[in-house]
Amino acid sequence: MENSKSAQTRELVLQTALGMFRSRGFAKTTMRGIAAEAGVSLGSAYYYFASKDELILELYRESVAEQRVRASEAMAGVVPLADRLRAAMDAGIDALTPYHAFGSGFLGSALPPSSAVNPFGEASAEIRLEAEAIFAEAIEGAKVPANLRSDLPQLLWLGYMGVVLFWVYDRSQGQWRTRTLINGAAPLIARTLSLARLPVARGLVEDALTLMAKVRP
Amino acid sequence: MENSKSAQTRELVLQTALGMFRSRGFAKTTMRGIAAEAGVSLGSAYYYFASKDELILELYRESVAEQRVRASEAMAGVVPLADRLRAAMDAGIDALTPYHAFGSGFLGSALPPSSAVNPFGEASAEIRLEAEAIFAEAIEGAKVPANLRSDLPQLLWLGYMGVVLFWVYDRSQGQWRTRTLINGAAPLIARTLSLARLPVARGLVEDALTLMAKVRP
DNA sequence: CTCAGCTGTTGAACGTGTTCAAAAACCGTG
DNA sequence: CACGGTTTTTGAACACGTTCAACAGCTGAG
Repeated sequence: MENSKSAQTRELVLQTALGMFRSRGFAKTTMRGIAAEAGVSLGSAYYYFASKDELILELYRESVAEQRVRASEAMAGVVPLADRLRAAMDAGIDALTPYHAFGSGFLGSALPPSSAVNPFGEASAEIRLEAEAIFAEAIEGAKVPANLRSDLPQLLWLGYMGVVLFWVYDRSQGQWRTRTLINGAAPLIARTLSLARLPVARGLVEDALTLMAKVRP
Repeated sequence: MENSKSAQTRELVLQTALGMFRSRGFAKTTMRGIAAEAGVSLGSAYYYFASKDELILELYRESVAEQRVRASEAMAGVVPLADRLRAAMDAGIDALTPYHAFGSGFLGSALPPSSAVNPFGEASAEIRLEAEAIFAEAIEGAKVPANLRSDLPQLLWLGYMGVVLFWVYDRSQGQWRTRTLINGAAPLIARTLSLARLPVARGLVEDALTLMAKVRP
């Protein structure tokens, strides 16, 4: 970690911003407010972060890092695939929970392809790889069709993005619906993977993979 | 259709806006620009549309209506499920194509749950029902597991939303990747539905449906 | 030490979406 | 026509994200 004056200021602005996001929400937090609370000028905040969106990229980065740590811990010594998948997804939602109230607003900035922040885009490629690595770790040691092995982490991450989308819209107490979804989906995925190895499904899986390859940019 | 002076003005503003969205993109089109081009004052535009987002809701409405018409035409006399699904999805992308260039920007306004415009929300419930009806029509006459019948249109619509998301990010010439995806996904879905009727998969499907019910708001 | 160049900092200014109080146009009723 | 009430129109005003030219502070070569 850089320790220069500059890096300290950057960190101060960032942490002030994330704190205000948590307590006040994304939309209600203004760049002027962040700057004032951090004790710097508006222009200074923009010196370190080119846009309000870019602060989200940092949030995304931190949350994935936290997910990875939590997931590794939770998966240690756990063998059944369903449980490992559940651990990976729960860890992600755990890491995001402080932001649920404003997750709504963040989505609007995060998803447009134009935005530098969107999870499928260029700027977040590095973070996405780390997120996929979590799912790669989750399927380690699991019996998985050989032809699926390499694509599976990406597929699981994609599915997990769907879970996150669900979570963003989830208005239930403590987002228990999302937890229920994860609890149910994890074993379903595991069983679907078993099914995928059966002869009846092989052709289907084969074609799906071919399609994915054709369609990938 | 209302024909009063008021309704005419509303329509003028709306069509001016949609036209500018198509030619200039969503972000680059300003409310002031719309008002000026339509020959009304800024305040007047806001009298008819509470926000810029609300103009998107109208776009969404019009595009679904067009999708329905196109889909019905394309499905007339077509029997195989895969072909009917393809027609339904292609019709949707056809209707959206004029907006592809700005689809990116529109996504940011459309997806946040806070927005009145998000496709899963309250305000668009009516439109969503119409969209689901398209897929209900698509599976008419198809052999489908009985327990899936009622949920399937919604599931297909959800999958189609995924396709739209893909389309928004699709930078390929004329979005051929999206077309390839549809061409491949439609038969895959049909075959998966066949597979779902087999004993090996019945338990899986049963559990998935139970999970959906538990998790639905 | 000097001072040129780089790194950080500042707040004014711009264009935006949105709000609102006031004015204008319209309408039905006497 | 007159006039009260409603609908429609208007543009000024506000807060915001973002840009930018100017300024200050620092650092290292001479």
